[in-house]
Amino acid sequence: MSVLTIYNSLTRQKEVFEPLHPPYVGLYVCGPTVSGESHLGHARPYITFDVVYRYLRHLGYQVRYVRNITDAGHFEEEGREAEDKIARGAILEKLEPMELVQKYTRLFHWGMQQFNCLDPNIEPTATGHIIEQISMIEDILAKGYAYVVNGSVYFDVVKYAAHYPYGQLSGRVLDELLATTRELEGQEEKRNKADFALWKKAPPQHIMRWKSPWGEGFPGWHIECSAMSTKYLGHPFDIHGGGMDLLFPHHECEIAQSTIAFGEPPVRYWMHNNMITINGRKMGKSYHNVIKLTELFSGQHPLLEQPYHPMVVRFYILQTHYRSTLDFSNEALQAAERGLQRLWEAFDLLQKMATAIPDGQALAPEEKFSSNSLEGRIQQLCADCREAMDDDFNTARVLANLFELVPIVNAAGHHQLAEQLSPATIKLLQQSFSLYLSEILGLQPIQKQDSQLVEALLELLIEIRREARLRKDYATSDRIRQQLQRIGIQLKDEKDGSVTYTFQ
RNA sequence: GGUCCCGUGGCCGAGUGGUCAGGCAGAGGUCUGCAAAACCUUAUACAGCGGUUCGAAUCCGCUCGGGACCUCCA
Repeated sequence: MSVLTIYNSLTRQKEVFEPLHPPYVGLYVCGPTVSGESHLGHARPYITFDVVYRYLRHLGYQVRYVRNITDAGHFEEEGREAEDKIARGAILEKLEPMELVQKYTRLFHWGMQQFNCLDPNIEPTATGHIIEQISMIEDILAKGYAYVVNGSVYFDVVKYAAHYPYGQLSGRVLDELLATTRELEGQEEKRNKADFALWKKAPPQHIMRWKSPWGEGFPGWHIECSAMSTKYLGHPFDIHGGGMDLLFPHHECEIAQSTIAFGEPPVRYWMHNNMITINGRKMGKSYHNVIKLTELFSGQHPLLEQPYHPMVVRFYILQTHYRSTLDFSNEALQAAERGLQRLWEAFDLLQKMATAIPDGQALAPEEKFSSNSLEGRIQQLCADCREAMDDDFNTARVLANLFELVPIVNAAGHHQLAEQLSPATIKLLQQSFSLYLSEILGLQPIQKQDSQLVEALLELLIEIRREARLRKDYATSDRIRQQLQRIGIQLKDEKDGSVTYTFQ
């Protein structure tokens, strides 16, 4: 039996995963900033960590999955900036911050549902935890690692670095950060460039503001995750995940402020997924290549040749290891679309084969086959799925294994296989597909809902066509098939004389 | 400029020092009234140059190319 190993960004190596308090596991993932519509880039971390969550649960852990919603900060609705400048009265038109946040939170949830991501157990909002953030800041101030300037509070990174290791996670060296020539706005209040804001004083026009011991303002960009993860998962907790772009400064800041506040580093395993790129470039506002989820699913984007089903995107993402960059292209997604269909059709077939097995036979004793026999190979491939998942969630290898099983399944199901598979092996195949494809990787069939009505109508057409074929009236039979093809239904004459269909 | 990562066949992508990745697209075949699907067979590969080794796509060095982070960012 293999054991789960996780690549820890902090130590830059794979480590055996041992939860602090088994069977409980605390999992915190940095959630989206809901100031705009969710995009393709959001798909990667949340699908990645959905699989992490699913797999940990499968291993028997009781996971508390916390994923925040960042709804504090300075928000403007996308595309409205220019408008705002023009009309003074636009303030009336402007969405209430809460309204904006709710709108995009709902859209985000919708997107996650499309991807079949399980809900986190707790989805805390930054605005809902102002008190926790303030008290954590007070704590850091009391310990002497932060200072107040002008109604804002900054974390003293230089002092921190003198007593604690700083920059370990992101490989940063403080002196180099301080030597950076880059000039940024709003830096003048800081004692040092590397310091970061825990609390910011709100300028008069700022619409999101809360009372604090330092005046009206809003929390800094890093404190929410520390305050909320600790509140719900304690300290330290097991796994903290997020995109690689959050390594610095976000997660580095989290480590520093939590270390001061709680006296120890906050997280035991740091996990970071790599970025999605488009034509080799990271997707980002500044590159003007952001594809929103609504655009992705509808195909309404200049870079898209067609709509892509959420499951195709999920599958495509899981076909790459989460720590590799994933380049986006129409060609690759179309290949994924076909591949997923092939995988799913084999799974369907397998379900039918498995239900055809009488109950008693399914419980046949475990047989050991030599590894060079067909059944032995099947056992090996199924077992390797477990190994692959244990090897830092190598979903790509799991899928490759399942693909290798597809021809075997198809051949057996279509009676094209010389030898018969034993009921136990068929059951093993069915269980493996169900477990990995559906339960752990969270994939769902892309086939459109075939309602009973559609099914009945199709049966009728198939019956008419069958009669036509018996009369050798191929004009009629081909016409039925071609017309159905045109509306997206593919008829297939199976070897045994039956007719099956798939939706495209 | 600093830090780090990557470079696998037409495209996408796993991977370990010595044996097949896999998918999509090709090619040939079987089956079929014809299709489709399925099955079988099959070409093309590890950026370049050195080094370590009995042996390297896999380890080391250099070169070239690409990317990420250093700023909100998934």
